[in-house]
Amino acid sequence: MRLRFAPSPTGPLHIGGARTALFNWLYARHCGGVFVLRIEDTDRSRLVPEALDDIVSGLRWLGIDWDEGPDVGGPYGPYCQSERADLYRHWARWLIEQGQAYKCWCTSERLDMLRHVQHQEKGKVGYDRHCRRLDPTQVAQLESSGAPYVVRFKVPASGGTSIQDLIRGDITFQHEQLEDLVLLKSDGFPTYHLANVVDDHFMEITHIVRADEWIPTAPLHVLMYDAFGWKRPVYAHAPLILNPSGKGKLSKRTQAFTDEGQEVLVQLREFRRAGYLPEAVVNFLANVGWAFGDDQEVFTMEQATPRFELSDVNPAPARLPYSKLDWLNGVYIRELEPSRLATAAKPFLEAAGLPVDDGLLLKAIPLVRERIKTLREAVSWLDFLFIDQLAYDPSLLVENRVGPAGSLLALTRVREVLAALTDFETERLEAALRTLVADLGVKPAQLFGIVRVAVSGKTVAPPLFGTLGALGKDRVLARLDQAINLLSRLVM
RNA sequence: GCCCCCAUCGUCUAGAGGACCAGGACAUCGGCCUUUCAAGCCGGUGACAGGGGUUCGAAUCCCCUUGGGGGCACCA
Repeated sequence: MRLRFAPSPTGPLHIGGARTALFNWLYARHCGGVFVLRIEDTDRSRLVPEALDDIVSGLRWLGIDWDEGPDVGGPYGPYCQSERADLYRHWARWLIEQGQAYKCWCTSERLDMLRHVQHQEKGKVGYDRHCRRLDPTQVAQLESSGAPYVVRFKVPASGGTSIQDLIRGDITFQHEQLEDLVLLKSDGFPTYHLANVVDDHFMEITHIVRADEWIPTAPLHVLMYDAFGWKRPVYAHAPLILNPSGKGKLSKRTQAFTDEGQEVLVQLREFRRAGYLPEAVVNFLANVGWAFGDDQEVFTMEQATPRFELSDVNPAPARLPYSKLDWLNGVYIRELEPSRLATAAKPFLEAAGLPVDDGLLLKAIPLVRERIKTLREAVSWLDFLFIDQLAYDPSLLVENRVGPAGSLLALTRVREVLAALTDFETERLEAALRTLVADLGVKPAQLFGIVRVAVSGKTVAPPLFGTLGALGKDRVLARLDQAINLLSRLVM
């Protein structure tokens, strides 16, 4: 078994592309087969130089590796189509010699006009096969004129073709509905159709797993294999990923946020930047269109590999359950060792402009590990640790029931109690403050709330005693002083 | 317009004729726990698009309707 993922480097890797790559990879590994990365860069006008790197690094990030590809080589190379141009030209010529393809001199103006007329007449649209009917003299004349031409495939006039699809069963098409598609463009480069078939044949690809949108051209591809006398591959057209609204395939910013408030991410790198872990993203993707079984939602790719069958893939198009990704990412974050989580979160804190202290971060990470769903969220939970001068609304220091004066008194007492402590260890801090709660006759939540604001500048923050311990005596006392200062001004 | 694909809770899915008055997960809503927020635990609401067949029996098979999606480029 040999499978391939064949992206076109026209932009950053789309999440749908990543899912297609994953299904290919999963099945290749399941079979103990070979997984190939091939770059379909035959469209020179849409080529984006940075795209290849984005695709390669994106797949690597997800944990998808390939046995053959542009960067690792292999016995069936080269793996970039732009380097195989001669091959396509050769086989296009061969098809013409066999009478299975023909040169077409129709201009794009004529084609546009044709489409326009067909559209108005509400009839069948498509090339009218004008050049297929040219007689030898006309062909000779046009050839000697040096006018640019394309090569088109001759679709059999009648009959039908079925393609074998592991996900949907056989799909049959009538030849009258098919078009004489372009094989070779006038710039001498092949179209997807030609390059794809030629490469898949010579790279001995046995299973083609690609998106649903390719179904309409699949019979044409199969007909080409037949024309070449090559063995047809087996297809598996994976379901499309839809926009959160369910309208149209997932595309850039039809909608910036889902109804539940998650950001609509489209490119794989956006998921990475948003602070999702690769294990979570890949697990998430595997759950769309496929199910692990046994009601199990959380699993590694190693666990999924023996169970993955293309015939089990659900053919229905789906939207991405972004809220489930948040949950799943939280699951993986909670499973991460504190040191590894600290390492993963650090770039996000630094990107927010915070001067990160590794020791302090490591102390604080266990406090937020079960509170964050993405690495990026670590920023809003921990920023106060790395800032010297806290800026917050002083009125937050006033506990409603306790009142301004009471709150000020409480803070003063807290300062005294903590200043007397030599050991700033979590249990000690808690014991000391709970004793103070009893002495002051307030509720724990009331006192702790005031201290929380004084120390973090926030009403929602990591657990208080651990935070005090992480911050250390000097910084805690300094913040209490600042709070007392602010509050006394407020009281007066 | 033509061709093709698809159709189970809000969402992702399990279900391949009887084990289904349809299971799980996320989300949501209650409750417990609790120093805030989470996490965790317990519980609730919630779906076979509609209509015809086939069959003793249909979410599962067939047909039609409806709805959604894809394609109809010298793009992939």
